[in-house]
Amino acid sequence: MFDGDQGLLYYNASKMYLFGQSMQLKKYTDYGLRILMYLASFEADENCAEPKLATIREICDTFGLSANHVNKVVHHLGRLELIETRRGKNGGFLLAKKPEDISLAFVIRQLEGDEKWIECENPYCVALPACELKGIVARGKELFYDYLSQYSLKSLMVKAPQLRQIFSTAS
Amino acid sequence: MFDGDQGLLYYNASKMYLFGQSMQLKKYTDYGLRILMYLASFEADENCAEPKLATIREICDTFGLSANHVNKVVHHLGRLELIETRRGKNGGFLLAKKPEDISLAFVIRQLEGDEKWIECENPYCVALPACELKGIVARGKELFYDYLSQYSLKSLMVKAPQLRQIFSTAS
DNA sequence: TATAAAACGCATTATGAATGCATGTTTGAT
DNA sequence: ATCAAACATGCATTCATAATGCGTTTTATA
Ligand code: SF4
Ligand code: SF4
Repeated sequence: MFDGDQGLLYYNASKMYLFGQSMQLKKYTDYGLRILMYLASFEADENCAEPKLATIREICDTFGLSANHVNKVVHHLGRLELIETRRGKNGGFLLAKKPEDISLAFVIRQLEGDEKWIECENPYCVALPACELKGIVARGKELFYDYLSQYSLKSLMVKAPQLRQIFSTAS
Repeated sequence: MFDGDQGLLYYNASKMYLFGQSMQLKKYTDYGLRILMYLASFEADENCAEPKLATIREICDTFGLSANHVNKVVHHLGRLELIETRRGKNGGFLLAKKPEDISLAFVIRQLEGDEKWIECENPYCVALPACELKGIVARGKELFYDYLSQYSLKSLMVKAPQLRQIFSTAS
């Protein structure tokens, strides 16, 4: 009998055909958000006359990530003008905007990419001319982003001190 | 300069590092919906004293899909008790419920799998204890499904005659 | 000038969806 | 009884792409 469990296609007691991860944000996107949170948490610090620059190495040490992947995300964030990057010795990067001006919807849409959540044309689906589904899903996607647009990087800073402590103690 | 285009990480004129497909529903899920639409479109037909059974071969011919993948989806739909499958000669499958009783939210959630849209624990993210993001994304996901729950398979049948014609003429 | 940092490009790996294939099982028709 | 047509099952393989790794180049500063 079907037990309603998720992620389980075949029920055959011993041998279970396990299912994938459903739709999910890319790590790439989450890494970008972590970087922004990292920067914001320290900026929210007391009197920062000199906002210390963060470096890729720092991020990687803190979160245990691959330097190269982070490298790309940082570069991307820089091109989006969400952070300012500085090359050369003592370089690094810092927020280019105030946290309240960095919309989560924008960040996620940009880092994740903005493709349709359902692909109808490659390969071509014969139902396309009379299909209501694609429109429904597309509107659902937009609702998701509309919801996200209520939040900003500042919304992620409600526990800024705790975050700052975690970040500074994590190896 | 950053041109705001999607899917384009490196702008370097000639050599562009192209980006993936963002978050997307699996083909598996869409195939399931196509199958349901196929069944519903013919059920919506005139006086069907005998609701003709559809077969996997039929679906594959119509949509140009792999028999094996469809096989699995049909099986899954059967276990979800959305369709009734009949083995043996002259077998096939048909809707087990009325289209208006088949919620798109349910179908998509089940076929797609119901994992979190953001993975925080594997590997473990140090920010987790103080992170607001995961909750925001989780609520966004639920909003998406809440929205989908407004619709049923019947909602996809507003152009049933056109669908039926497409399906019966598509090789 | 040496060094530390990001920028850039490309190669490789890891993961999982998508697909292929072979066999088993059920059921109606002959 | 037998056959053939359909779904059920299990596993192997392919393919796409995210994720990662590595090396070089550029920039800035001490
Ligand atoms: S069924 Fe509708 S949504 Fe799915 S691929 Fe075909 S046209 Fe697109
Ligand atoms: S940053 Fe927040 S959402 Fe992203 S992985 Fe860490 S805990 Fe989860």
